[in-house]
Amino acid sequence: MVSSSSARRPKARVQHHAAPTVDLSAVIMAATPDEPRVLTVRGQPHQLDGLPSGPLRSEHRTLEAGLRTWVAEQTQLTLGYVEQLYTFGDRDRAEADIQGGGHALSIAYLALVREARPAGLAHAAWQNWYGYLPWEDWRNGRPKALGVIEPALKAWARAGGKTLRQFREERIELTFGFESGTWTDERVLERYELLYEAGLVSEALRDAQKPVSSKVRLAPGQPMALDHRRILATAIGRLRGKIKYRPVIFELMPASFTLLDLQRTVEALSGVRLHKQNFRRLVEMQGLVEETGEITTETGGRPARLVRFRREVLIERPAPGVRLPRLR
Amino acid sequence: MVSSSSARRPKARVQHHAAPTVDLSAVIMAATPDEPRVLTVRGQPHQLDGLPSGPLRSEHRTLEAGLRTWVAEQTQLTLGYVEQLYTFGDRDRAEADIQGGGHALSIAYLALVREARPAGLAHAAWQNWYGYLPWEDWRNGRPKALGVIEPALKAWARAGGKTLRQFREERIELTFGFESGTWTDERVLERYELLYEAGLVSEALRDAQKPVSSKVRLAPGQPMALDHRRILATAIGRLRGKIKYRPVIFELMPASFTLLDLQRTVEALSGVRLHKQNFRRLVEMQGLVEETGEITTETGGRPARLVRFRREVLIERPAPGVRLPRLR
DNA sequence: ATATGTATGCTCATCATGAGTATTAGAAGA
DNA sequence: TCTTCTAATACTCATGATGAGCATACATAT
Repeated sequence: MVSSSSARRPKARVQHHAAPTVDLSAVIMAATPDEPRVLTVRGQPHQLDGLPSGPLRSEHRTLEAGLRTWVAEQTQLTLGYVEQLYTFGDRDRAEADIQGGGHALSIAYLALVREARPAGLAHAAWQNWYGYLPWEDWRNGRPKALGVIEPALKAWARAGGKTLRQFREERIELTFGFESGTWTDERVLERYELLYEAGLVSEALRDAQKPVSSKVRLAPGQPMALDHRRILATAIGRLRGKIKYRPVIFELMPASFTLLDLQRTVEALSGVRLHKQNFRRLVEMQGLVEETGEITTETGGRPARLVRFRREVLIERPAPGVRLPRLR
Repeated sequence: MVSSSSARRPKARVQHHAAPTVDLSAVIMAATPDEPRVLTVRGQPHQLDGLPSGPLRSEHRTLEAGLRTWVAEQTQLTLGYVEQLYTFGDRDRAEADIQGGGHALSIAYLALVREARPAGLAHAAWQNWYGYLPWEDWRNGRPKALGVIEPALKAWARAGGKTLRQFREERIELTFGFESGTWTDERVLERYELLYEAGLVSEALRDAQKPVSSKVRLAPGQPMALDHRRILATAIGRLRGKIKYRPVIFELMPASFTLLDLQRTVEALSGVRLHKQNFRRLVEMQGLVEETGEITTETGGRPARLVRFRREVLIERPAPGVRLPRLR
């Protein structure tokens, strides 16, 4: 468009033009009733886990096609549900080893699959999300990681001046809800970013090129390569939000399952416990599933019906959660 | 990550490496009670309107900062609310005149501003959205554009074989709701993409390098440069979705306004009419506004109270529209 | 004074949601 | 066989949120 008017821009003269590199990264998720998983590969840099990814190539017709190609090649997985997540490109994150200091763009995608053993590249494996973000799992009560996080964040807030302090405190309260006790499961990225800014995750110190201080000892959660933990946080937040208004969980479920399986899986993803009876009512009212006619006794107690997803709902439900009082 | 294992990829040998170009584009929106607007610039290519945009430069610390810099330079506007929308990069859309057929990436952002006269670059001006997407405005009844679209889409569906036909018909029904009469205001992008695939918008013919056929005569809505109409559709869909659970409308409103102003503005954006009393109840119940104490007689009928946005709600409302029956 | 065109107040039936209580059906152990 | 466990299912109930309207209050134009 207008960009050709470079005559007006003195700085443009520099012409470093360190062309940005563009990577496609995939957050591939799967889940069992008790564990949400993400597929990671172990790479050279510091032996940290990372996400499957590869550079965008001109052969790729579309970005998504390029991503699928990379994933198929690296893990032998054929992705079903895929959606674009976000494009990351901050210069000073991700310890980019770009020559001229150009941008290292990373276009991240979220993919949901029914778990299968990954092949292709040797070092790919499924990992529990919460190994990277332990404070996100409230299924068994308040995560212990918060025992470290809460005081550290509060100290960080106090370290600023009056205005800054109040600003930080509000932000901490909004994302972690220490005082009010309100935990909003979707704010995963906001929480991670806050921890990053407060220097409480090791990536922050790495990017700032500070020596590994004593703080790092306390840093909760396993770090990941580059800014992959941030990407993971983005993906989890997006997924947690989405299961509330779109039947995406079914992309993760086997062909048939019990209602408790379904509930446990949702709990694993959202990191909170749900009210059983009401969960079932919700699922049945919305017509999300139908009985297969079979029954399983493997649940421990009274045998449970097996159900399957009703594909029709994808066509049915018109507007999910409209909040506007429409006319007519 | 794994991408360094290029030994396994024979194709990589080609090394065309036609480095992708990366543009930052902005969909800058404003609104009055009767018209939703977008800021466009008129460019050389075929004299079509386009979005303000510029190439990512290595000086830009973050992508968003780069975008703000471009917009400030091109339009003299200082953006407030900004969020990343989507990254577009299909090779065959947007008549990219890239040398080696590399990707022309475009990282699109949505920005909301209170309308002000743009300056800087000469040709920037505010335009009514619906000039580009006339079928999206149902405020005064069924848009006339659908008179052309409905039969054309149905003919397109019939043109396929049995399976394809049914698939297309379902998709048409889901997005346009001709039979059921259910219009989902947020599906803006899906509708545009459907029209594109059906060859009913002129960009489709341009990208396919087909001569301007008779169909184009019928093509509803003014076209835009490159794939900017698609980006606009994405932005509108996102905004329509967002106003339902985040108080973003206030980014577009003046300091004080009447409840009817607010309602009309929301209607302008969402393209549908709302129930007045219930709209007010919703707004007041949620504590979104507070009275300024002033009254205006400029409304025509009974004088209206002037209200302003209550900034506190940004901190208050914890979870917007949670749909899961949480425990405790 | 009357007609018009909002702005605001209130009512009401219906539906969705949060929290429980009660009952039922297999499996494993006493 | 009789308990005891562990779930699966069935229902209840109070509260809130929503969709649709009716009625009344204030201005300006005729």
